[in-house]
Amino acid sequence: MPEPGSLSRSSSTAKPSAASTSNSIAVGAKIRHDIITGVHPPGGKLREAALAKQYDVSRIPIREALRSLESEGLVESRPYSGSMVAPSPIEDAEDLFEIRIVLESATAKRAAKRAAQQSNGEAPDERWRMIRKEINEILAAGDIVIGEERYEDLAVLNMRFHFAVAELSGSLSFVSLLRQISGKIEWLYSLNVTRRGPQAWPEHRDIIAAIDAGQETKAAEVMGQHVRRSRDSYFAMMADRPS
Amino acid sequence: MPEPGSLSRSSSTAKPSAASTSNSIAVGAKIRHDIITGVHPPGGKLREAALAKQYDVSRIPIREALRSLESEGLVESRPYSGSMVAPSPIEDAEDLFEIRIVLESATAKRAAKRAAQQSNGEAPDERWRMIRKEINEILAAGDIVIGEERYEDLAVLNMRFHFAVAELSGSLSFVSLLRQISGKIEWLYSLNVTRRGPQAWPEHRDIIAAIDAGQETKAAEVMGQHVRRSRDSYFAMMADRPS
DNA sequence: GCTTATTGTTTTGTATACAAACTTTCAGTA
DNA sequence: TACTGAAAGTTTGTATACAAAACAATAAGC
Repeated sequence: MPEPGSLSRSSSTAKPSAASTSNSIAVGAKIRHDIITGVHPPGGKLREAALAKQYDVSRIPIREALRSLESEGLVESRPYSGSMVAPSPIEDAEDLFEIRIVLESATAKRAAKRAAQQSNGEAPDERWRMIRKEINEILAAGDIVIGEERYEDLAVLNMRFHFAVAELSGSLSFVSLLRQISGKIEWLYSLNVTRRGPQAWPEHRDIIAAIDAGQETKAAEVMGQHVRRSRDSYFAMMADRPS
Repeated sequence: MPEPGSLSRSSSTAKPSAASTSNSIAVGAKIRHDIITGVHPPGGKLREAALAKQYDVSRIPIREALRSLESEGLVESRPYSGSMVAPSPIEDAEDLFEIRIVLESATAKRAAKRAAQQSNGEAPDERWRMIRKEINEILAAGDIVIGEERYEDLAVLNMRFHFAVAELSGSLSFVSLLRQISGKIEWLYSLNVTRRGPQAWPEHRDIIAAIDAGQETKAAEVMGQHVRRSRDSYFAMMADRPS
């Protein structure tokens, strides 16, 4: 018995979840991690009693975690029938990339718009400066992680970067919508991170440059290109490995 | 004491929720309805014990319902601190409309693309025909409802129409993403349905016409215009009533 | 042999009970 | 009077126990 819960470093993920219960959050993060890393295979049944024993909590936190994962699309449930791991995100890769293209182009555009407003001194937003600073740290951390080839951490940093851009947009709605699909995006990304990661990371600086310059259209375009390249890289990878 | 749960016809909503538990679904739908109709005012605290008594169930289904509503953005929670009704969607109206513009333009575009494939006889998709037929019924039902000025039902039909278009796109990811914000959209829509509803309904036929013709670009454009008009109508309404 | 009813088992759904954490209140002090 | 601090009270978080529904296996009937 592999004891799935015990082998996951709960600190490895940046916990983008906005759930509620203290323990449920931790358990949910563990199960999410174990789904993404394949400990719980796609289509596999998730019995509440078994999970409760594995993660050493009662069924209640397990249920809450499963509800949260269900809303992220990582788990599917039917009343009185139980939960199972969602089919591999490979199935809706095309859709997910298209959603990212339209959503994230919009966030980049809005972020650039706000940047322009900032430089006009219109609104000296402290929160904006904080997030903008955090992005620099994320980018620097990514450079290091790539040098050390710690790709699992790169996947997390990549997610954090895209969330940060969404936060720059100033729209909580966009952030929370992005969060809804972040589970599947990260799942998908982790399948190709060794190939795409090092190539993709420098592109993030181009996105930020356009945002900083306040060029709305260009920011949207660069972000769209970025996601499109991720998509193409993903499908190229799939073509190479038709496993 | 107004007994909030008892005055909601649970059959009035088409239950777009994909939650799980039998009773939790019903309770969640009731609470959602009571939030949208203002029984639970924005910012109001939602105590689990009180809700349990009001809706005559235990705290467990209440909790599950609150989690579901939280993921829809209708409720906000903090660990050990409780839940409250989210601030009125008025706050993020601009964002919600922008999200709808980019998302629903994409669904309309994809639906048109699939329609073109259908007419080429490429894939005789039975499910497509079923949804397409359902749309005709929705449109007809809307005409009747407008004639009778039953605007609450129109809000539901409007939501069903936009969901149906998303389903025509063939992408479950788009549908579930739309579902995530459907609560707030419906909430927002219900504030302006008497004004916008009758005006907006005929536009739906233009959208479907473009989709049926397989004109991707036009379908996206018409859908975008449709949502933009809703947005403008909404803000015009807000300007008239600065309550 | 195949379909269908029936019962037994398993699993989820819900209620109750208890533990943990936050909030508020109220002294006490500077 | 304003502020710090602790303790009571309230509310959420979790565990256990029981009820209801789905699933599976078996047997009866055609």
